Amino acid sequence: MPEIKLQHILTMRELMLIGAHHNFVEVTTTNLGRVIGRSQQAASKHLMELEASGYLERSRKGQKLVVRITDKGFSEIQSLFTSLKAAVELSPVLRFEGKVVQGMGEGAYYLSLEGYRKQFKEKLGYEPFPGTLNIKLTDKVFTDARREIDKYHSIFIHGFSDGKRTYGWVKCYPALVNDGQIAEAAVLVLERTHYDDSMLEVIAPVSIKKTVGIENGDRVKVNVQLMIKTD
Amino acid sequence: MPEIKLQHILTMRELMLIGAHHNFVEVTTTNLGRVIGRSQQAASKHLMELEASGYLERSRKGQKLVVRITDKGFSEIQSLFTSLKAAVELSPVLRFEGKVVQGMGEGAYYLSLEGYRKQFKEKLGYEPFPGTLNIKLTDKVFTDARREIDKYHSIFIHGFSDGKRTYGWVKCYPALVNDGQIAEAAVLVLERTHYDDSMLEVIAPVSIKKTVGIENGDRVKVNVQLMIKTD
DNA sequence: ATTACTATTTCGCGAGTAA
DNA sequence: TTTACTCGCGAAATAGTAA
Repeated sequence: MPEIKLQHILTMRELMLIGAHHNFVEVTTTNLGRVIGRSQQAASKHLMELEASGYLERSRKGQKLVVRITDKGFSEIQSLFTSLKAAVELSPVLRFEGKVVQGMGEGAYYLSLEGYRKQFKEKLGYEPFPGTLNIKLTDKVFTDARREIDKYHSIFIHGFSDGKRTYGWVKCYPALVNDGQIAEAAVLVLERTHYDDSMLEVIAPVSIKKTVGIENGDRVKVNVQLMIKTD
Repeated sequence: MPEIKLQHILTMRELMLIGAHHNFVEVTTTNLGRVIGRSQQAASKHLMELEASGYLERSRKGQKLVVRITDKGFSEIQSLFTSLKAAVELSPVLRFEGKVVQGMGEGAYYLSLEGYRKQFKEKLGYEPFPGTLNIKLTDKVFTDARREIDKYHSIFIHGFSDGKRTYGWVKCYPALVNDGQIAEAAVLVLERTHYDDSMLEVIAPVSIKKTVGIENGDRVKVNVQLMIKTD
């Protein structure tokens, strides 16, 4: 979530477009105001506020100003950009709704194996909380959707062997829990699953039950972000 | 420039993440308020305002709401996304400043040739206004930068022959004029140029002189958006 | 010309609450 | 439970202007 104030986005964008990230550039508040569609005074205030937040450096050069965007400021814009990217590129979505049920404890065991952990960290960007959320799908429309999921692109976790036995592959589908309460989660499809099409297994970097505040028996929503083929 | 109000972009983002672009989805304003970090009332107002602007469709389903983002709404977010993409990905920038001078009228003639026009339309996304802006670079720092431009990636317009004679290639470098006053322009580098390193030739879909309000002799700024190699 | 102060207005948000 | 109204506060914008 961006900490940057929304009204500063256009200002930051224009500054970046004229190269203010890597160098100091000369600006006038009158011109900046015009390109962001605000007054000269608003542009002036934006620059002062952005400086106060540590998003840019600003100093006088004669009567004009020179400014440079800091790395902190740049990464704010970048993170907003990334989240919009997800919104425009990761639709459509498969929607599920069901009841939280007790898992068999197997999920936690598997996820803790180094052979999986390393790949999760590398491919999902986080290490899953040890423990999966098991959801019993309650409605036909959801179990139907559950059978669709295989058709779409997934993040593939390879199986491996520890010498004694082999462990199957895992497909991960990035998902949201309860419309954004947890924005970084994944539905898992296991090669060797003990579950049926009415079950959904979900991981996240945090404990989903604690974060969302749910118990076994409660209803929960999961939106799977189906990835569009990138050409 | 997005017409959408900045305070609505988080709302639109969350709706898109739960699949509201292609389907109607059920939302409650309480939950939406939580995920956008605002109150239930604010979420409710956002949805009403977005509907009034034609960015989403909204109707009651019992006590709850179902909403769907319109194509108009989607393209608003997409265009904001695109402009941020330019800001985060197209840096660094080469900056020029110089004096508008009278061209020889050759530019307009060349650009009007079908062999060029078709390619401009296809590769730049617009047909150039018939007439180039010629800028005399005044400072050593700018003529030095002018010699750098060849090193960077450009949009390449192929030369062609009309049977009587051949016409050389043209390299286009997307640029801004006067810090965003014209956001869609391009610096041209011609295979057979009559100009030297102190000259810059710029095109845009509109008349630059009229749009910016400048005459021969006035000073003008051009920011060339150097494209980073995409891997 | 410029920035940025003060005053004023407009706008967005949350609280309280009706339906 | 829900949505969405009114009201009041504070944030953010513009206008006017000093320096």
